[in-house]
Amino acid sequence: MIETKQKILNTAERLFGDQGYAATSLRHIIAEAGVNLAAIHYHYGSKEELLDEVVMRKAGPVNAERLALLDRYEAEAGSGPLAAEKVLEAFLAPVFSGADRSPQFVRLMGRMYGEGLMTMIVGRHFQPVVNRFIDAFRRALPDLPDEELLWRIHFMIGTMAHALFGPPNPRPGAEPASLDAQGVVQRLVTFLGAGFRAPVSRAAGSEEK
Amino acid sequence: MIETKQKILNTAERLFGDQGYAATSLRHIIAEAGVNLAAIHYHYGSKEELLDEVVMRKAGPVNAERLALLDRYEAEAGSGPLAAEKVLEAFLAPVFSGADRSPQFVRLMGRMYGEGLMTMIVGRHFQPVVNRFIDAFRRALPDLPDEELLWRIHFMIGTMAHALFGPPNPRPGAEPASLDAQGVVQRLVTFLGAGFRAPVSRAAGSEEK
DNA sequence: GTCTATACTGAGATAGAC
DNA sequence: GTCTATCTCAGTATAGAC
Repeated sequence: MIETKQKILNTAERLFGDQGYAATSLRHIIAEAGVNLAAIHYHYGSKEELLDEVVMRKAGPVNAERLALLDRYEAEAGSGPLAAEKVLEAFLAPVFSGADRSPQFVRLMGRMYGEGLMTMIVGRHFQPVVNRFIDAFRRALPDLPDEELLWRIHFMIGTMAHALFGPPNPRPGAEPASLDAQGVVQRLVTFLGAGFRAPVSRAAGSEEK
Repeated sequence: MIETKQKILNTAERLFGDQGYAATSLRHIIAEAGVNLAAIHYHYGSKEELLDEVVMRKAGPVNAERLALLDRYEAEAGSGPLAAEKVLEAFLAPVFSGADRSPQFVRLMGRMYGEGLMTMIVGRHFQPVVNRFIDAFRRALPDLPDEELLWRIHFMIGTMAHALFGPPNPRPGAEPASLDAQGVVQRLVTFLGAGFRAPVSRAAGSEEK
């Protein structure tokens, strides 16, 4: 069938989100999808490339909404400066609550981050968007040295990724789901906004800058 | 030999730090250590328990120094309140620069976090220390609601863990090493200190956009 | 108590027939 | 395009030699 490729993708998305990437074997996917093992390699090449497709299909709308929000906020600000908090909100809100308001994306991203696949995913699917936001932060915080700005964006991504994991102090084995998206984004924007606005401390490194 | 157990541990520590946990097969370890495959399971039970031992040996001194620093800062503060930045410093500095000033620990932790093993490791080896620091933060920020405090500690751990990865914007494939420990800790304390001190935003939980 | 040799199960990947 | 069969490598388990 022609839909073999789609059935694989849909089943993989569900199982990756439910059980994680490593815990989901290709043999499990083909059993649920009712296709042959070799079909995965024929259509996608490898397990990792299959994950790539799953992520891309979900990340596309999220990144589109991020850029749309950023454009909207910049338009609303007119010629004036855009608050760092608005840049943060444009970056964070679509991840937690945006796009098709699907908690599956949060679950999947949380899983991927928990399995150490986030670096790969960010590099492949999010880097252009991140670069666009680096510019926005630069304009929002013109007094911040560029090296410090990049570090703080680095910190922000770590915070966001960890927040995808779930609420604080979940008992081991708890499900990393059921986040109150609005509340988390609000907390993140407040916390990170203050961090971004913090004055640079003296002697933040022995190397020249 | 009697040192079989130690040779396994030392070799595992080196290879886990160099290549990561998943990428290091037990057969690779035994080849370099010059021991038999079954010796690992005899002495350690499983690959995961071997990792546990490796982490414990490294984490012990770090956690001890964290608590010692916290005690020292609290003693220096006398009866007065301890600044949140000092609590942060006691928590962060030993991870990046402390203990035996070994960059191997940073590398190993960065690797473990990158592979999604940090949750397990934190739960097993760091939870008591984290609980002690929760109390310290509570005293440093008595006006912060407890739920918000726990979220912010959650954020902090995510930021720290991500910072273990390395500097911002490393090209894919770059080594997550060679951090300027002092500079990173300084940047983290400044950034996170401001975040912890941020006033709680109203309606952090029920609004709709 | 320690260690070795070997076998077992399940994983991802691949070649080639249809 | 699809499927069967097979390959390599992983972690694990066990029987038995010192």
